[in-house]
Amino acid sequence: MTPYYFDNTRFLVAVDCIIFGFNYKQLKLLLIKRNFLPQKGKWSLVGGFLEAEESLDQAALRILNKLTGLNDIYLEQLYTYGETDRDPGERVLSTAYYALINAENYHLPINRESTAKWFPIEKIPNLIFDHNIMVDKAMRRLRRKSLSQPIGFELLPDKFTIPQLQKLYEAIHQRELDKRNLRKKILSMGLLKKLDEKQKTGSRKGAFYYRFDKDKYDDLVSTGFHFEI
Amino acid sequence: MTPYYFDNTRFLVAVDCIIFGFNYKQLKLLLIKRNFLPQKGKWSLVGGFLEAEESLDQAALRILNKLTGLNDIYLEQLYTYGETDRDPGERVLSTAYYALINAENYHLPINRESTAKWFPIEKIPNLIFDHNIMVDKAMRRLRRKSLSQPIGFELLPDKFTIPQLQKLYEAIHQRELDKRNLRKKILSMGLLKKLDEKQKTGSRKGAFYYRFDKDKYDDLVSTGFHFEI
DNA sequence: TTAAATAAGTGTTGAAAGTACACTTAATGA
DNA sequence: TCATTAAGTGTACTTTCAACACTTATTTAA
Repeated sequence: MTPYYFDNTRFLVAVDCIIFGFNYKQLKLLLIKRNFLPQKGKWSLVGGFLEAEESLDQAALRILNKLTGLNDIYLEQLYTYGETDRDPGERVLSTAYYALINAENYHLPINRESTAKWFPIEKIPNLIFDHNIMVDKAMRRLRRKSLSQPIGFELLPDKFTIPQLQKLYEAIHQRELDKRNLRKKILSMGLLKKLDEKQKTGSRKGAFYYRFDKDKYDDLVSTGFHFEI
Repeated sequence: MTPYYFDNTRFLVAVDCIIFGFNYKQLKLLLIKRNFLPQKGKWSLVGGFLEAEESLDQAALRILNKLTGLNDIYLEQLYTYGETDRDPGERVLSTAYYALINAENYHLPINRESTAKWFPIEKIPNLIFDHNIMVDKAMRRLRRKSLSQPIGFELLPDKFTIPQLQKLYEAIHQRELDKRNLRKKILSMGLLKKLDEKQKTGSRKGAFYYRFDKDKYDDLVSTGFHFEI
């Protein structure tokens, strides 16, 4: 490796993950109780340091995988926090990612090295450093993006009902939606395949399951279609 | 400084700037001919290394100021590029920012240490590393954001005419707009103050100047208003 | 002085999308 | 078989969007 730039300062780089989950009622965040200094014992986002031979995306995946054991997680870079004093221990840059864990994996066996817990998004505790700011930004990004991209489905299992989808959007946007209007809009895009199967818990009548048709979505996008809810 | 994290790898961090300008006809990007290795002689975004005692935002401002002499530039972080091999010289992370230079400052005396040139956005040359990818992302961000935030005004001088504003939006979105519909929409928000003065070049009749009312905008935003064009 | 040229400026109409709203249906279990 | 529960459905009104062509103010050249 040719040392073109050798006299420039080098920095510690962390990756922190805002992990969203959904239990069919509330939108939640997975936080851990920090078991090392500084600020040991406080709640924090899941994070870790970038290592020499991995990209930022790989680091975020590694960190998520270590905590949850999952590999196919929706993950998107959010922002990089570069204030000089954001970590009181030492200067550390942090690239934040947000992750969407689908509801099937909500009750996953969490890695036991750290104490992890799901918090409803309306009840996020005080977190270390600038982590509350990161959470706010992730929330806003999720709100905005859920309206113009089909990322909501990443929080639902493969098969889901329309009432579940509605609860999800209500949880993300924290307001009630009209079920007729939502159903009309989402079905009119033709991106949901109705299954023959009904969900039999939670109501007498039962609600039909649907599946998001990713292939059809990709087709439509390539012809200029724009998801909009 | 307490060395909590001293055995983690440290990284070079660059800041690269996608600088947009507008000459009342086309949207442009300011690029420089790189005068150092690697890839000396190729066109590149303006960039530099993050220094020990500055934040990422400060680094971006410093880099822009050095090139243009300007201080009050609209600047927004875009994305951080962290692939291990993105810089063939050595591993370098890069946080990209995009900047909007208002048309008054379009003909600024550019710093002479490097050769800088404005390129129309439809004619961006091959750039070093992943810089073309950064430009694409900045373009998409500018397109999206110009529709939901009043950032277009950052590319115009303090006083501007409606036809100029229209040309700007047409340049950003690369399609023609209906002047009656645009005028109706923008004026209906009540955010433009009409001045008594007319622009006398460019047409016989002359077009009235307007000014964006930032105070009014901030007021409206605090009452839930959402800019939309 | 008058006429030609130029870009600025203005309203309306029809189509589409958004929003508000209440009853019927399928299934279970008491 | 009746009561209960949540799922599922349609319509009318309002607002927004999109398409479209003529008039006006001013300059310059005949």
